[in-house]
Order: sequence, then structure tokens, then C-alpha cells
Amino acid sequence: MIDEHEVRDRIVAAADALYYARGIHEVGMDAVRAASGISLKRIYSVFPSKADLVVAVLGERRHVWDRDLGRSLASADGARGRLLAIFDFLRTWFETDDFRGCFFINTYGESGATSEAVHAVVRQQKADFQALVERLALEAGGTEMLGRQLSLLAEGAQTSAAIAGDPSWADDGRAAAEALIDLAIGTVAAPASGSARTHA
Amino acid sequence: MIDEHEVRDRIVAAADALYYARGIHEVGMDAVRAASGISLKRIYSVFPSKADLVVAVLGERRHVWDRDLGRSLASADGARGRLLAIFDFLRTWFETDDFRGCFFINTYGESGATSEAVHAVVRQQKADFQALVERLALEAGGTEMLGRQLSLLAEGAQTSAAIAGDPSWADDGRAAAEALIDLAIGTVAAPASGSARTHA
DNA sequence: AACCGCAGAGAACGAGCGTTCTCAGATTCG
DNA sequence: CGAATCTGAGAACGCTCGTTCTCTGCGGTT
Repeated sequence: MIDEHEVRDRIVAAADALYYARGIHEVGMDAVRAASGISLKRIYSVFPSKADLVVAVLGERRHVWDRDLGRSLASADGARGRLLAIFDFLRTWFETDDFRGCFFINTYGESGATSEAVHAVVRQQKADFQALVERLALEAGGTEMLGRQLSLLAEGAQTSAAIAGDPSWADDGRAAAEALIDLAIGTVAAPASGSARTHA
Repeated sequence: MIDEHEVRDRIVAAADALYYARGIHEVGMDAVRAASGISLKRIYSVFPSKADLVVAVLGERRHVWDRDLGRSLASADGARGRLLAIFDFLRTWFETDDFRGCFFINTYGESGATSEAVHAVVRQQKADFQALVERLALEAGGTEMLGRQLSLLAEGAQTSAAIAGDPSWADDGRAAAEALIDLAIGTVAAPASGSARTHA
């Protein structure tokens, strides 16, 4: 167990599971030590502080999210299919036993206000996801705004499913996405409301 | 300052502001004491524990949300107008200086996992909002599903606007809502006389 | 005036946290 | 073989927090 890389992975994996299940501030470094089997001294030699470990966990979550979502998108046909596959991906995620909402959103609620480093990672993850959806929306023949609208649906589905404990919110998101996509790319005649904005 | 009721209000108001700005676990009882000007002894005579205070703050947030949203809806015309007014309401809220997302969602991320009482209040608030939107959707001539879809947009707008620090997500939500509503109730060419269902 | 009771201010307490230190045992190298 | 170095386990430290306790002084009643 001298392998620096594996030690790091085990610490992050243990912390990730604990943080996601209980919330970051509810999990002490000693719990990470117990779950990972790595001594405190070694943990601190890899991550100088808990904040560094938190950032590493967020990074790992990002990586896993990108990889898993990417796989789901890769097995879908066409840009429209990939957009809808996002919601299928969410649905299967929501159905997992330990689903407790989006780790990034939860972490923002917990420490976004006080830790700028954490807030930055969360903001970046959300921005990247939105950019991905916008790109797919353009590929599907829609506008950037369509992408933003679909992002909202995906975001809302995550918090709604988490709080209500009901995975079916992914289906509502999917249905709404389908309607918006078809409306935008002209499968259905669109009411030309366009930029009518009564606000401000 | 013997008025039990005013004392309670001042404690809750001080705690609410601090909790929302910094997160609950970042705010100690002593900070609530300093901000409210009420002694610790008195605070504990009204709220036997911090958890009780947290629940009271959540209740007050709920009350304020219901009242303010209700006012916005009351000044809108028709069910369709009231549905869209939700997003105008969100937009003005997002623009306030101290906006830091939905207190309920943030609180869920922070203590929903460990405190069942907190989780219950959060779940109830979201369920009630969803029920309201569903009711409006039915009044507008749409389905329950339309209501659920619009809920997702509102929910997503709150987290997206908070994390990105960008109030304009409310506008994307509004535009998507408009499209979904019109698609659902088929007003593409229908005149305003379609209000066979009247409710003034 | 004398007593009683209560309220305010904040010190005190026990627990838990992040972080550091100690120490015993293993390992390595001359 | 022996000495120097490293490592793991966990005790220890300093701090903060939620909660309780103590002490001091004021107000009301007779």
C-alpha cells in the first residue's frame, strides 16, 4: 500500500460516499480515515486540509458524471435523441438507492456561501453542463435558448426528485423537453411568440 | 420588551437573515443572540434547541414566500397570466442583492440528510408549490403534467440563477413555460375568448 | 425597608471538529 | 548487527459550538 495513486483514490472514494450520504460538514476526517483505512497522517500528507479533500471529491464527481453521461449520450441516435437521453440518464440515476440529489447543488447549499473555491467548482460544473446541452440543442437544429430551457428542466428534475424522493420527475422533464425540442426545430407549428417579454 | 410575540419574531428574523446568508451550520446561537439583541437564556426559553429555531425559520420563510407569491399572482390576469407571473416573481427575487437561491433547497443540501424534521418541512413546501402550479395549469386548460413541467422550470431556475449568479434564468424559464402552456392549451390561433372557464 | 423572584449577561461545560504530535515498531542501509 | 529513518495508530491540542449555570441587579409585594 505504498502506491500514492491508489491511496489517493481510496481516500477520495471513501470521502465521496460519506459526503454525499451525510453532507460534508457532518463527516469528520476520522470517519474518512475509518472508511478508507488510511491513517490520518497519510491523508494529510496527500490533502493538506479538508477543503482540499472536498475539492478533490468534487473533481472526482465531475469526472464520473462526465464519463457516465457521455456513455449514455454515445448510445443515443442523433442530437435530438441525445438531448432526450439526458433525461433517461437522470431517470436511472434517480432510481439508485442512495440517490440524494445533485452533489454539486447540495454542496453549494452547504458551503457555497462561505468557500469560494467550492463555489467555483460547482459553478464550473453547471456551466459546462449547460454548454453541453446548448451544443446539442444547436446540433439538433434549435437555438441556444432551447439548450438553456432544457438545462432548467434537467436541473429542476434533480432537486425535485431528490426532495420528493420520486424518480418520475425525470419523465416530466423528458416530456417537456420533447415538446420544446419539437416546437423549436419545427416538427410542430410554433406560435411565433418569439422575444415577447413583458417583464422589465 | 416583555412581549413574547415580538421577542419570537425578532429571534426568527435575525436567524433567518443569518442562516440564509451564511448557511445554518455556519451560524452559532451566539450570532443569533448578537443580531437579535435577545439573551441566550431568553432564546432558549422560546426555542428549546437550535433545531426548533431552524424549523421556525423555515416556517417563516414559507409564510413570506406564500404571501409574496400570492400577491404577484393576484395582480395577474387569468390562469395563464398567473402561471407566467410565477417567473416574473422569480426574476425580481433573483435580482435582489442578497439572493442566494432557494432557502429550502439549500437547507435540504445542508441538513436534509440528517434531520428528518427539516426534510419534512422542505418536502412539504415543495409539494405545496407543485400543487399550486398544477392547480393553475388545470385552470388554464392544461393537464397536471403541464403543471409538473412548469414546476421543474421554476425549480431549475432557482438553482441555476443562484449558482451562476445570473437572474436571467428566470426569463428562459418563462419562455419555456409560455411555449409549453400554449402548446398544451392550443392557443396558437385561439382568441382570448377561450376563457370558458372563468375565475376572476 | 425587606424579601422574593426573575431576567440579562456572559462564563462554564462537555462534545466534536480539524489538525498536529508522540511513540512504538518496522525497514533500510552501512 | 546496529543506527537512522519512516510509518501507522491514535492520543493530544486548540477551537468552536450547543447548551446550561452562576451571579448580579432590578421590580414588585407587604
